[in-house]
Amino acid sequence: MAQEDIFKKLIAHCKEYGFVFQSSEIYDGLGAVYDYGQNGVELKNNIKKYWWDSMVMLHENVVGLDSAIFMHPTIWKASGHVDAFNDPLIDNKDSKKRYRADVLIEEQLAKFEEKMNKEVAKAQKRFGDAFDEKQFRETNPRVLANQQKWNELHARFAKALNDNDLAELKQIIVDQEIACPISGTRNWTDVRQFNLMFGTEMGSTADGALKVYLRPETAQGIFVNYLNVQKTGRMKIPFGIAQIGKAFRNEIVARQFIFRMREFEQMEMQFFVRPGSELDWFEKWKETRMKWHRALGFGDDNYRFHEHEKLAHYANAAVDVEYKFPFGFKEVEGIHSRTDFDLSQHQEFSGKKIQYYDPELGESYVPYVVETSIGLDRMFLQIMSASYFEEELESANGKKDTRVVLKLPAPLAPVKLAVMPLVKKDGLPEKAREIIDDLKFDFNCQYDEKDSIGKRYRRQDAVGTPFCATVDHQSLEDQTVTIRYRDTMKQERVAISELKEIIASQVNFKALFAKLS
RNA sequence: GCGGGAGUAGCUCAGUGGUAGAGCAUCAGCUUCCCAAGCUGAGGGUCGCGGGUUCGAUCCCCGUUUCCCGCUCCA
Repeated sequence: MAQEDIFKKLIAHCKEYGFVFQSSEIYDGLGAVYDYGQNGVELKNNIKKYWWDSMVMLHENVVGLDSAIFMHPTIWKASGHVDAFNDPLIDNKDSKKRYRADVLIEEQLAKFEEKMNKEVAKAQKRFGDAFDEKQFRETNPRVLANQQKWNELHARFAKALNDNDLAELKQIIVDQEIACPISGTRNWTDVRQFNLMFGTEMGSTADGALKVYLRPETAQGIFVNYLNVQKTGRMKIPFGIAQIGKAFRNEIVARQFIFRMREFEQMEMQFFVRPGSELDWFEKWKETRMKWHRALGFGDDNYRFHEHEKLAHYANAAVDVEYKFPFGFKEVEGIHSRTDFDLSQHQEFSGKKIQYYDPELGESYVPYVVETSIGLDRMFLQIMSASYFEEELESANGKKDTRVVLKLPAPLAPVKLAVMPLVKKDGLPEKAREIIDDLKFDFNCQYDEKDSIGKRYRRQDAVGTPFCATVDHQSLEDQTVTIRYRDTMKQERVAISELKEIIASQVNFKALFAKLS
């Protein structure tokens, strides 16, 4: 089957079995926003637990944090998000290319400068050593003409930018007869503002309100709490702060199901280190994180590192962990060496000293940061993609059959155990309930008595339940049940009293964590 | 944002200018079965939404919204 078809089936499966629903579906939906259903929320919580415990429980120098979504607006100025996430964009209707309007105008300004410089260069050649550039620039009519154009355009451009006047920006592009470099035409759309940050107002009165943003990343909540955690937790460098939380980006194009959403959840850990040691830690965390992914057992070859060639303004090293999705290798996690950019920026913008006194060195410094940042929703999709199988089966009488099975790692499965009476009479349902009542404090259990036993097994396969226990007449006599395994479909008869231990040995995270060290 | 495709029952999809059907699923009853498809019955849709053409629109036209694909964008 084509990979794309599998992806489509996976999306349908997510809906049909209560993993993922589109937001506000009965109102036609809301673009690129999704809700997690009764099984999805369980899986998601289990993924969080796997990540959180592997960070906070297994590393004594990593602690947790849960910072608010709303933060002081200046934080986003300090982080660079206000500038970098705020672009006036314009499209050329013929070439279908999109440009930043401000960049187009700046290029036009550069053209005038170029013309002036050419005149200067020509004159310099002609006059040689006697050439007085300052005088030339002040007197040459061609240079003066261009300089005046430059001045006029620059003044107009600066005013438009300051006033955030998009119509004026468009008018400038029209007036300057700026053409698309690809199509060569001047057939432009209007200039539109694309701000990747969602904004709202805090405070009840309009004039006294503070413009606040929904955070576009969770990292800043960690940076601005660096001092609080370091001091109250008596943390010594190197140490890390982990956080799971929602982030929001008003994506221009948000697609591929839950791969790129407007509201999404991140699991981030910022690790603070001594300057100069950041690249060693970067390598160490690369390795640690890759192990974490591979421990799930979806095939080592399905993961790879993708080194960033173009680094963001804050980073001196960056790598993605990519997984082979049905639509190709895609980023699941990013590991970045963020230098001291963020803490220094906050130090500058807040006016508070954000430093660490290193007793070994006997000096204070702004720590460097190595970040691991994983998209929880992407991780969810990755696990669903990797777990979804359509198996061809042949039964004893030669009948062909297919089953859809989610081979989720047992610790992550939404339901751990389904208990079902073989038939719904003769006291079998009561016995099944009895077993659940005993085990429900340990595992998420489900009871099912509807339809044939085979059908019930398949229903559990579809949501990834690793174990089914079936109560039959023999159970009443000798206190045993048949346990049926999801992946192999094998069955064996075990004592009811053994169930707890059999399941516990498979569904706890210990086996996974053992692969991490 | 541009271009293309799609939207009919929970799911997969038929269908017709005269107000809708199948299979599966769901529910109830029968059957009592260890790998989905045995029998009987029931519920469920203002055919994405809005407007237009028409005596009449699920069907034709326009707009809009959502999803998919390509481009674009992407800390």
